[in-house]
Amino acid sequence: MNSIKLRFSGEYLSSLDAKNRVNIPAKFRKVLDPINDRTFIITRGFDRCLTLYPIYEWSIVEQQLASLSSLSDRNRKFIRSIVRHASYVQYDRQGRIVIPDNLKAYSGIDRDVIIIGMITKIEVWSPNQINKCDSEVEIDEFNDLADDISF
Amino acid sequence: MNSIKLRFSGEYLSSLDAKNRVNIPAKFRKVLDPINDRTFIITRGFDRCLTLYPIYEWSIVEQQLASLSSLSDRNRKFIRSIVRHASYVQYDRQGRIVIPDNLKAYSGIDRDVIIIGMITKIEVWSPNQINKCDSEVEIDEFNDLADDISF
DNA sequence: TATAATAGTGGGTAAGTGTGGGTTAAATAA
DNA sequence: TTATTTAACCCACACTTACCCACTATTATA
Repeated sequence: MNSIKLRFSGEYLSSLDAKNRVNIPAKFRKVLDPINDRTFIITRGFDRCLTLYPIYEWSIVEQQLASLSSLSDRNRKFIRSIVRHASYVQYDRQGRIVIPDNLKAYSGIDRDVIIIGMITKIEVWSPNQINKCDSEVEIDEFNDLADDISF
Repeated sequence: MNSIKLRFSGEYLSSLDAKNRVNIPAKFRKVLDPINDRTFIITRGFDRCLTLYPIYEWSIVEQQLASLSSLSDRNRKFIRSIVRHASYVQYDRQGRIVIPDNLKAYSGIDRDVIIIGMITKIEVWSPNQINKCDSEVEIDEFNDLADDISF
């Protein structure tokens, strides 16, 4: 059985409930390799959003971080800034995870969220923040990138 | 039997039904490699249409996108702008896929559609949009392309 | 042209998904 | 220890989606 591996993609509207839970879209759950045991690392995104890494993907990130020399001041700060805010979350039998308070605050999420599949990881946005981020995009900005990729 | 691989070509008129389903023309289904498991990625076209990639074709695009470093602000935005609007669709036993609401809106599709084979992928247009696009084509526009392609 | 086979369309049903909330277990503090 | 709070787990309902059956239309074949 050599089937093609599916990844995270697409966009979903959802919202936190009274217990700060969000639903992980079923399509994402289906694509998630069982090796991850329904578990993600949730952490600050590089943008003002939250990023969910399947734990296997996170192990690769950790490996790369570990390869950076701790002699460099910049490296230490970089590593710290990432790992500090990372925590494990496992989704329940209904497919929901709990968003930790500090990350909720960081991302500016109130109730509504936009969930975006980003191939190997998942992003969770507040609608306000992603609109702000979108509006910064210049139309021609990607031309040279697009030239490198064969669509 | 090692014959030459057939690709998508030709044009078909069709329409969405009450459940937003469209029929994938039988000729396209026959040409689709079984490795794709009856599955496409449906996403925004570069024009105001929808593009269907067989998942194998799309996996190549994804691989290239995944190779871009997420540390770059521009890369992240680029990846996001693409995969955000992409989702998996598998056609049912009658050969139909469901068009997601957001993509239906983007393409301006109401009921009638025009389906066009584009060699490795498939485009789905609203009749209005494709007429508009056609009328913008200048006759001489393709002259310099002739240098690149040997007919 | 008649007949069979394939393709396309409509719609009903059952399974899957998302959401709210309740109950139990665990952790923390008095 | 006991009281109080917090978090994990599970149940139940409403809704959506995928799947299947049946009918019609079209194409191919004799």
